[in-house]
Amino acid sequence: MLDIKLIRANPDLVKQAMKNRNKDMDGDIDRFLEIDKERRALTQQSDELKNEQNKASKEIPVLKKQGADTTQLMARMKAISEEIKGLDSKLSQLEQQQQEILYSIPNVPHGTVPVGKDDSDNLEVRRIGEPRAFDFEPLPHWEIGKNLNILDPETAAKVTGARFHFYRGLGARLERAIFNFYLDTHGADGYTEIFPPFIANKDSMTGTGQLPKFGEDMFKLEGLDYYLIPTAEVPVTNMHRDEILDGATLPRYYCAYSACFRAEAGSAGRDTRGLIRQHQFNKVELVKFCEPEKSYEELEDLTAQAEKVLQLLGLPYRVVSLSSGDLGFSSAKTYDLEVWMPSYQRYLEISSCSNFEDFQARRMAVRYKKEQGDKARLVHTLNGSGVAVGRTVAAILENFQNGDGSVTIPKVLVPYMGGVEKILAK
RNA sequence: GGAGAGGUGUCCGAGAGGUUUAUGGAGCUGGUCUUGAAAACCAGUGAUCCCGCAAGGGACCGUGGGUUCGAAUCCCACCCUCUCCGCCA
Repeated sequence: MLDIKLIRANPDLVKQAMKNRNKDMDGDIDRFLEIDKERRALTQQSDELKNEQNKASKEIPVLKKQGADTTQLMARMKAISEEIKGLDSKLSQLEQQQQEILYSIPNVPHGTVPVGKDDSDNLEVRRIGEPRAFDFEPLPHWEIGKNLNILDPETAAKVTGARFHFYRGLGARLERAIFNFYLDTHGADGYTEIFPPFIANKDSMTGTGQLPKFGEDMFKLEGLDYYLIPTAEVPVTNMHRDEILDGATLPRYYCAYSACFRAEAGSAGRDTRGLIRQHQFNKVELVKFCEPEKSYEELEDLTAQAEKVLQLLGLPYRVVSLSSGDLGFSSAKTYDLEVWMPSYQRYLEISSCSNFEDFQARRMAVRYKKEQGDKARLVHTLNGSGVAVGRTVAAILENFQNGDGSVTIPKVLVPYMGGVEKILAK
C-alpha cells in the first residue's frame, strides 16, 4: 500500500511509475484524488459536529443538576446525532472506495530498476559458475528421477492430483538434506530460525499483499477465512503486524522452512513435467525488517546470502535485476537468482529477493522507534527465497548427473545424506 | 467439542450510562537530598491514528454492529486468551 500523501502530493510520479509497470492507472488515481478531497471535507464537517456533541454531553448533566430544562437542547442534539450518523456512513463508504483503489495500486519501482515491458528487459547483473559441458546426452530431471526410482508423480496423481509428487528413498532424503543444509547455513549467518504455521488468516494475506488481488492463486480452506500459505514470507513477515519494534533490535533477520501451496490458476500447461511448477513445494525463506535508510544495502546482503547456498552447492547461476514490467505487485526492486537447467538449456528462477520498502509495513502497521519518545516510523521489509528446495533437487539431478545414470551428491550435502555420495542407478 | 472466567494506555490495574476528553500504581524524564548510589520527596510525562501551516479538533478501552441527547460501561454477533472437562499426536 502506497502512502496516501505521496499520491496526493505527487500523482504524476505515481501515474508514470504505473506506466513503467505496463499499467495505465491514471483513471484510478484521478478518482482516488476526488474521493480523497470529498472524504476530507466530510471529515471536517463530522468532526465539528462531534465537537458540539461532546460539549453538550458535558453540559447536560450540569444543567440537570441545576434543575434546568434540557429537553430543547436534547432535541437539538438528537438532530445533530442523526446528521453525524449520515455523514459517518457516507464517510465509511468513501473510505472503503479509497481503500479499494489503494489496495489495487502496486508499489513504485525503485530508481535503479530497469524500465521495461516484461522479463525480456530484465538486466543480467552477474553470472557465477560455468554451465557444464556434457560428454553424453544429459537427461531432464523427471527422467533421472524415474530411472532412479526417487520421484513419482504418477502415484501422486492418483492420491491427490496433477502437479504433486511423491519423493521416495534417497530422493526424499535429498529433499530433506537440502532444506536442513539451507537452514543451518543461514542460521550460522545470524538468521533466527522460525518454524511457522502453514495456514494463515485473511489479515495476514492482506498484510503481505496476496489479498485482495491474488486470492485465486491460493488454496482457501472451506468455510474459513484461512488460507494455505504460498510462502513462509506470509506468516514470518506478519509476526510483527501491528507492532512497534524497538529500533535497537533492528535489523532483524529470520529464516524459515515451510511447505508452500500455490493454486496458480493461470499456469495450466506450463512446465507440466517434473518438479518445476507444483501445487506444493518446499522452500526456505529469508525475511528482514530494517530501518528505511539501510534497506537497499540489506537487499544486496540478502541476495548474497541466497547466492551463498548455490555457490556452496556448486550450481551455476546468474543474478538478474527484474525490469519494471516484470516486478511483483508489492516489490520496489527484485533480484532473481536463476540456476542453470540443462534440460531447459537456460537459466531458471530458483530465488527471488525483494525490497518492499514500506509497502508491506504500511499495510501491516509494522513500525519502530529508534529512541524512546521518538515518533514511530514504518520499517522496511525484505524477503528472498534461500532457496526453493524442489527446484534445487531438479538442478542437482540435472547438473550433477553422470553418464552411467547415477547422480553425484554435492559435498556439502553428503553429511546430511548420511554419508551417501552418489545416488546409484538401479 | 462442552462449561466457566476474562480481554482497558509500555506494564500492572480501577472504572458497571453523564464534571472520566480512562482513577491509581509501576516505568520513564528532570529536580531536591547525598562523597557516590539506593531510598524518600517534588515536578513533568502518559499509547497510537486522522485532519490542520498552526492554534486546535476528531478517533481509539479485543473486533464489528445496535440502543441513547450522551457508551469503556447496556444489547447483539464475532475473534482471541486463561482454567476445568472431553478427544487426540
